[in-house]
Amino acid sequence: MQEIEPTRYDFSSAEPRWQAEWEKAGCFAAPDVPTGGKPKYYVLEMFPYPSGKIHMGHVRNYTLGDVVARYKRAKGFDVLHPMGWDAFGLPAENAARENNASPAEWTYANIANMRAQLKRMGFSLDWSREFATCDASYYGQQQQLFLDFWKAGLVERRESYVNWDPVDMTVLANEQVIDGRGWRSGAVVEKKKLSQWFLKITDFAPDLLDGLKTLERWPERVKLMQENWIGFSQGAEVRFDLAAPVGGIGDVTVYTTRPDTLFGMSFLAIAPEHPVAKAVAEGNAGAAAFIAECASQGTSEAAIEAAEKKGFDTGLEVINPFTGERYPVWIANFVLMEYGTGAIFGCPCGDQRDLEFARKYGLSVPVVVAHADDDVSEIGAKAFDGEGVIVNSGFLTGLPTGKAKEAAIARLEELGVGKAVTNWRLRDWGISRQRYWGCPIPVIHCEACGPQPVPADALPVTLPNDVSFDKPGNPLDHHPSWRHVACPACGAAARRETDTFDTFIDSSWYFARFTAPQAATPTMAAAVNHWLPVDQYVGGIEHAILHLLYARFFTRAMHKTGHVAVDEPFAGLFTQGMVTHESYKDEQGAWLYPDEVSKQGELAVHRVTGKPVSVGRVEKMSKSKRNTVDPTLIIERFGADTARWFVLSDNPPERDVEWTEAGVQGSYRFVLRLAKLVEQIGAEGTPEAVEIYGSEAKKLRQLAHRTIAAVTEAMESFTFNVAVAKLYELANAIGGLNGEGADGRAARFEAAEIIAHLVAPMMPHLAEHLFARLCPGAGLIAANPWPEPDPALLVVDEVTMAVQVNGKLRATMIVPAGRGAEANIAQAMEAVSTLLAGQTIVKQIHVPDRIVNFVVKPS
RNA sequence: GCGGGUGUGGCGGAAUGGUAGACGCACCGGACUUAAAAUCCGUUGGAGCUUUGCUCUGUGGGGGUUCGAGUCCCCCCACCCGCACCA
Repeated sequence: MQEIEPTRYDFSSAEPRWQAEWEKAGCFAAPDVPTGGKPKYYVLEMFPYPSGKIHMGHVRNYTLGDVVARYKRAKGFDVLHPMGWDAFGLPAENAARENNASPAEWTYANIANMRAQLKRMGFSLDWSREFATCDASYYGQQQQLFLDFWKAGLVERRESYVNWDPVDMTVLANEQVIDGRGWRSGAVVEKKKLSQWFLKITDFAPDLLDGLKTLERWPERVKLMQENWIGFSQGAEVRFDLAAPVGGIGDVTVYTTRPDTLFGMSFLAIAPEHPVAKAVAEGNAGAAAFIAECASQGTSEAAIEAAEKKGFDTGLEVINPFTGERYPVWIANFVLMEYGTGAIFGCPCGDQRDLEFARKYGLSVPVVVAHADDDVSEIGAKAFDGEGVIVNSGFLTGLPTGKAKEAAIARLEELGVGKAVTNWRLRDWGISRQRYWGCPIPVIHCEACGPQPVPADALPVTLPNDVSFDKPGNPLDHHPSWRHVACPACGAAARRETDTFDTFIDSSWYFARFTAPQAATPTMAAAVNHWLPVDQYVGGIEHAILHLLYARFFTRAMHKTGHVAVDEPFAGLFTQGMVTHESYKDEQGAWLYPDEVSKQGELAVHRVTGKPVSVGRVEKMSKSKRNTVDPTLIIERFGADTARWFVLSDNPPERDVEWTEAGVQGSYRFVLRLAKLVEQIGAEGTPEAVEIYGSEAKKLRQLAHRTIAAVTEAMESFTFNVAVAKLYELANAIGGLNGEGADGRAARFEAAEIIAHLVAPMMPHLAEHLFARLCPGAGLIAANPWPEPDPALLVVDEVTMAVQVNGKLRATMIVPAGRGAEANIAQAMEAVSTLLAGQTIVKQIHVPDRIVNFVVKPS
């Protein structure tokens, strides 16, 4: 007969049981407007894109947030912890094209699947607030926000460049441009100008920069990245007259941060899209060809900057207002039309990029800046862009660079050819997307009246479901009836805007909507102003700039239009590292999921076809590269608590982690070991009160209370891996104490109860199981307060001190804590007496409770 | 290219300028078992030696500050993230 282990913890029945108990007790539901008077705490993780399955990145992200939410709840806060879906985006359209699926059906099916998986993880979420950004009840309110922004002057329509695939007749995302070609058609991508909607984020540039200073609980590096992105710079605009006008243009204005180096000019360079470049191209086939070549570079800044620096000499010349000399005008592929004025003056001695350009095309390299101490008269392979003294520069010669800037600007203004200018790298936010699966832009174009807002009573403008992806381009353009509508102003036949919003808009205000997801307006004042800002936001570092900056901007715009009362949406931010994994491609170069791949030693083959698979590098898990791992298998085999414990224990949360299955077994062993340990202790019954503890029992009590302090500290500082280590130590110590006396039993019981509380944020199901065994009738641990350490038990009475000679460890000694220098030095001297023999002590260093160091030399 | 980060045993990592390697994984040894699994106990950075222990060495590389550096400063290398239409 098979023997059954009676004490083995069965997660597969326990976890759903406790999830049901929490739901029954309503532990995690928060009201829109709480009245209990408790302090509020809003915990939010970046909501997921419903790709269909949760992956380890989600498990990590939501476990981190859940630890905070459960901990804060135990610390007596009203916690808001919602969940929803960032549900618009390209993958649904791709799925529609590939599998002939409806984007809406595909998306909602994915959501249903992922919701079940998240619920199985036991997160303390308030599911009553759930929404998807593709719900008309959400994006309709978003359309309302857009119209309010428009009224407030934050919306503009203007032209900008996109990646155009001339074969598929469609706009491509940067990630769809591979080596300058369309991912599907393989056609060379062109830059094309389209009329698009923009949000005027630059109106808030100074405020977005200043606001960073108030974000004390944001990582410094994220603030620094945002600061650089906003890119405040002070410089000058300088007008250069053309020696001969071209196409009716008589001058070119450049933006420069280095007006002090104007005497070091070697050439003037303009962007390929610059009006002068276009004028030149009219009568110059070479110029036209060069501009066309640049147009195939793609629109991304990375592509432009990483491309080989190339130029085309237009044959035009400009006159430098300071030197009176003539300089050649080049069209250069690294000059950006979007930044500054789309034209620069090249000063090779002070700018590395200019220097490389000058060397490549044999242009002059005048030296105008010298290091403070020595005067360098020749420039080698490196430009000098630091502070120095201006040389060979007429009236600026001899001035330090800072003063020279001021003097140069003053002279430019005097001559009427330039002025000081503040410039921002930040550009306005282009929000038009020529795509179907997004929020329709609520605008009607009328030939007579121009673009008109959709009237409030006609909102939401909903996406039609009966669309076809047979033809290339945006299905909204091909829909037989959707776009035909009467002009709200004059009633004439007009057409709907068929572009949809950038999906970054969807994620720019969802945190506000969560506070009152049913409200008939975008936000409800009492709720949104109670809960915002989010106290702890948790998400990937890959969102450090765009998503977080857009959300900060949106909050300001919503403040301006009366929808919220704050400017900063996220008071605290934690950026977790990414989960990485090997990536796989088949012979055709298509990405494969890890579970499609079978590895036999070094060789990898396709599980079904048996064809060879190339193993790529370890990189960020992403749906586009399909190198994701399905955590449901882990949950089935080991349970949610094991999965949660593992993602917390293996790595500091801010660091990247490579997912491997090794170690999960270890976490599972700990779950079983803890359950067994507490089972034994519970079986001993509630211990009697004890007055005097023996030294072993006292040591365990001290460790247990030190562990409370250490785990509490780890909770506050997001070092959950350290908390895990401390809990292992405590569990080992409880198991190690085999004292049979009443004091031993009492200490063990107390420590077991403490450990149940301390693991609760991380392994909530097991914690309930342990707590119910130890303290039946005390309710759910999810509804119990966090333990407080007894200060008397935190006092340390003995310490181990290091004894060093000349900084090298030679001995250790156990001494009473807090003992003075004299006694410690005397004992240390004794401990290393043989090493001190024949030496003269030059210096003694005593650090209380830590170290004694003798600095010696031979006598 | 520009901006931001990371680098410590076989692996993940710990360490207010003060005993580097806590804790976990893996490995090895032992106990239990007819056997295996599970469980429990113990060892483990490297090199060397006269091996109950001792010495040297060691935190990506090279310099520096300090009585003392994984930690602070300078230079370099490798890898990762972002770069505005992936989310």
